[in-house]
Amino acid sequence: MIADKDISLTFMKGMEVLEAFEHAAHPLTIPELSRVTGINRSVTRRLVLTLVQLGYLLEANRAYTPSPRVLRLASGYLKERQFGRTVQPVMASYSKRLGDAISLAVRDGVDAIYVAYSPGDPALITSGFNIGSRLPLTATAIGRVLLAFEEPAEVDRILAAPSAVFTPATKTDPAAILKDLAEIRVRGFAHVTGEYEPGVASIAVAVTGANNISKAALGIVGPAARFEKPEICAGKAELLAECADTLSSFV
Amino acid sequence: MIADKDISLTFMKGMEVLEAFEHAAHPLTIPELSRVTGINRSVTRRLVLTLVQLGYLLEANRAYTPSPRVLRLASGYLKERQFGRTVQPVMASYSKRLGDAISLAVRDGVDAIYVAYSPGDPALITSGFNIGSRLPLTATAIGRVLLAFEEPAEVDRILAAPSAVFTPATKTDPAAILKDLAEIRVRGFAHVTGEYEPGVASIAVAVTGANNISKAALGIVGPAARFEKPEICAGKAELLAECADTLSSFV
DNA sequence: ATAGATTTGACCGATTATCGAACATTCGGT
DNA sequence: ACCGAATGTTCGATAATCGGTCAAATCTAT
Repeated sequence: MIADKDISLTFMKGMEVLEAFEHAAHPLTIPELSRVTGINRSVTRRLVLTLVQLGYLLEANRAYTPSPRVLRLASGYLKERQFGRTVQPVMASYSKRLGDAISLAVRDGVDAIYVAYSPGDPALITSGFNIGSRLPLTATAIGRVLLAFEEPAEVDRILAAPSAVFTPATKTDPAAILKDLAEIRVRGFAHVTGEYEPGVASIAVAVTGANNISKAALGIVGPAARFEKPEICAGKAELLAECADTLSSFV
Repeated sequence: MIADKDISLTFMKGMEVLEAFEHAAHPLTIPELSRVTGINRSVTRRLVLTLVQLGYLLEANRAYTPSPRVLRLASGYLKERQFGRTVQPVMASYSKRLGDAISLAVRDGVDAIYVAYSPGDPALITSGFNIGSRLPLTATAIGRVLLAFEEPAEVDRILAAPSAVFTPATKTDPAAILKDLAEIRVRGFAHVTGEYEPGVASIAVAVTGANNISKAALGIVGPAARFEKPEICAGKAELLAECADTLSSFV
């Protein structure tokens, strides 16, 4: 654990302000930010003006929006792992073969977070998620795969927290989820239907490292009807697994 | 201008530390970060530990790497503009028709910064850039389009700064670049060959707003040989322009 | 259109978190 | 095993931050 003495409070508050824009669907004013973050209005103002000065926020009519500069911060992560050069081409190749858009996600706390995306057939409707989007670990195929190959102690800790309910189909009983995770380990892929959005199904496989801990997960999403036949699912899962295998040396 | 009084120095330094990872190709230690940023070692340590505590950095063997959490910061920008739902599908459709990977970039200071990417034919080699990657405005087609439809005063300011040289073909004379920008405005697209990487050519068009100021640029990159014939370039530019037109209502 | 109420912006002295020099520890080479 | 260099940690002086308070702007109701 890191000692309180070694934490910069001002910096922490500043990051809280910047984080507040993650879920904002419209420009935020200083008072709004102050309310959302719980930080004193004057302090929020200082931090917001600092972000404007640094170029991370743009001001328009007393409201603030993130500028494209925030993407720079993401590029450090993406560049170090050479996503552009190594991961994207592999995903593009398999998304073409599958016809479905493929997403790559890793675990970030109690969420799955999208780190790469490769569109499939343009005619199909797309999920609307982008890089950095977060999904609940428990109610999606991609999240459940990440859990299935996570350390058991960590899984217990995550399942101990009350999980959110998104649809009538959402599984919340830890025992039921653990059973599903065991099945996923045996079968090699996860198939979740309508637990996050009604009528939407997803299939996902793990991108495992040397130690059998999943480093990432690879998944496809679509209308439940597309993934009804078991042989279709198995076929897609097989291709995904092949893709995951190729990626395992990079991610 | 924002008064010095309204800037939080600690927060600014913290962001400097986080930014330092943008160009890092490997995990950085605290002393390294201190040297790169010019911030006192003890202070750097506090800021780094704060970032670890917040989950933005991961520690391994006294060196620090960005965690996927940094992508959250990017998602605020991408989500507000509905990239996942609106921009990606359009780009995917046109990248399929073109066969080339399409990149969408906006201006961020003196750089063009990638905000979206849609892979083309998987058989072709890919550029290796990802979301958040930066390119010089002057030496690439996508950058020059952004300049061509930028306010003249702003262009002069940007060209006044000495521009970097990347290859023997890199144009540096402001007058020559201004002439090229005028041509781009007439022709409707930019075509730059080998000024950033030898043997690599790029074609780009503007995604313009109501006021004829370019909000973004759309471009394709490939081996110079692919874009030699003028009729090929014109054809690709025409499709790109159609794509840009569709995007103009979103971006 | 006006007045009152409410929200938002800005200032500035007290307080406290921050800074960085100095000290402790670890690492790497011989 | 020793020494020198590089890195990690501590702690009091100091300067930056905090947030209460006041001013300005905006909104609402009559």
